[in-house]
Amino acid sequence: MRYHRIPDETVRRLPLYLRGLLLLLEQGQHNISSRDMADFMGVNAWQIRKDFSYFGEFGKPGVGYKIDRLTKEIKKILKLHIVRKAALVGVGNLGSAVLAYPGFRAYGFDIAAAFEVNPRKIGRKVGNIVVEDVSNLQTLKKRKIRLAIIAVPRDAAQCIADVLVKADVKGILNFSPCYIVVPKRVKVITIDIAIDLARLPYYISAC
Amino acid sequence: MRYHRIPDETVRRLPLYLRGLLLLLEQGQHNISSRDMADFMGVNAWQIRKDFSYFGEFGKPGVGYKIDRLTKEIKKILKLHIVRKAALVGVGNLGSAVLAYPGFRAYGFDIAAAFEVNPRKIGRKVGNIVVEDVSNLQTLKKRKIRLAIIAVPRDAAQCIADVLVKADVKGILNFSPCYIVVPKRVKVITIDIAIDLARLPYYISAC
DNA sequence: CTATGTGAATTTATTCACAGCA
DNA sequence: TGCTGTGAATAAATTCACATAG
Repeated sequence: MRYHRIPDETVRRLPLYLRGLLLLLEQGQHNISSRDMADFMGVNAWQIRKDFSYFGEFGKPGVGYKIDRLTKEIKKILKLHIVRKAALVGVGNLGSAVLAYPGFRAYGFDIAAAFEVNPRKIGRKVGNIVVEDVSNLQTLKKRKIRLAIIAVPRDAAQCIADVLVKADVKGILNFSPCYIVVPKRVKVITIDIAIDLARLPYYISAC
Repeated sequence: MRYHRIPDETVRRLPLYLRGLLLLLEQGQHNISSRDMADFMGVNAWQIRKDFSYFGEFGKPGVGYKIDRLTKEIKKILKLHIVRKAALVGVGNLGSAVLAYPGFRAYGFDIAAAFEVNPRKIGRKVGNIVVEDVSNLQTLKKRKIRLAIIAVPRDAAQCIADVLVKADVKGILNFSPCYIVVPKRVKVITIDIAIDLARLPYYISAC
């Protein structure tokens, strides 16, 4: 294996592989070939092998990959091998869905705090965390929470992002349907749950 | 303008442009240059111009783009110019968030039906629709609903997808965290609300 | 003089084809 | 023989640079 810059597209696919592998582990499987992974995850076999080739040699020719080994390697590459705390801002419909979603835990995230503006929601216990006032967001730095999930109405998103940046948050998962501006050192990933539906009609043959 | 195949990446960005333009309209703006769009939406100006160049000439040199004209054009390209019905399957946390989300309407979608397995939820009215039993999914064909949103637990997703395919659904927005297999004629877009958080730590500098 | 639209250059990503290992 | 790992070939997307239009 020689030096390689890792393509962004590869990084985008790694969590997908991880998700599939965790499911296979649950199902009691131990080994898998790139071909079978391909069928299971909807990615080409050669794409999978190429992606892995950027990091080292994980597989055995003639046999395939050991699922638990591969899982650990991918977690390490993605820096998911240690539990990371994350804060949720906005406990509305979408925010509540985030709190109830089992997936975050699977990738090593611990949603350790939740914030709201609505006074009627502040103080409520959701799962095992107590909803706090957004004015407490500044405490994130002290509490060493470096990741945040924004699930507030569109018009509040930029303002919340600004506060998060001040609180030294390094990464933001933004569910508000808008572009938010942050310093380059902060990484934002935006998910607009409606926007992907908007390209389905384009791909559907008979209008 | 000459013949061009439209890159998938361009199709992926079009809804993003549309979202921004709709927001600008709300704010009362009428004209915009590619440069200002770039700042507002987080995409390069030349990328925007290149993307539009695949479809025709929308702008005026020296002036920019008329926002309402551009909005209409993009809607037409994405086939969002007519209202499309969509069905929701699964009215749990995430499904409820989908029903409450204003974004779908903005892109011309009308979530016209919702389905559940849980008998306690069936018959309830959410907004202006009544939650139906999943066994009614077959009626989608008759009702001319061709798009569906899956928001059920992972282990039920493939099964629901199979039923949707039988009901002649053409496009599926899948919120379940798994790969689902459908015939080639059906387009699936999967959103796993946790999976994108999983690549944030990779991009964050100080571990 | 400003901002578009687009070929051409460059960069990035995918696919192929196969050497080599278990 | 079966499957990995990877250079080389191909394809796709981005970026540049500028002719051209208002």
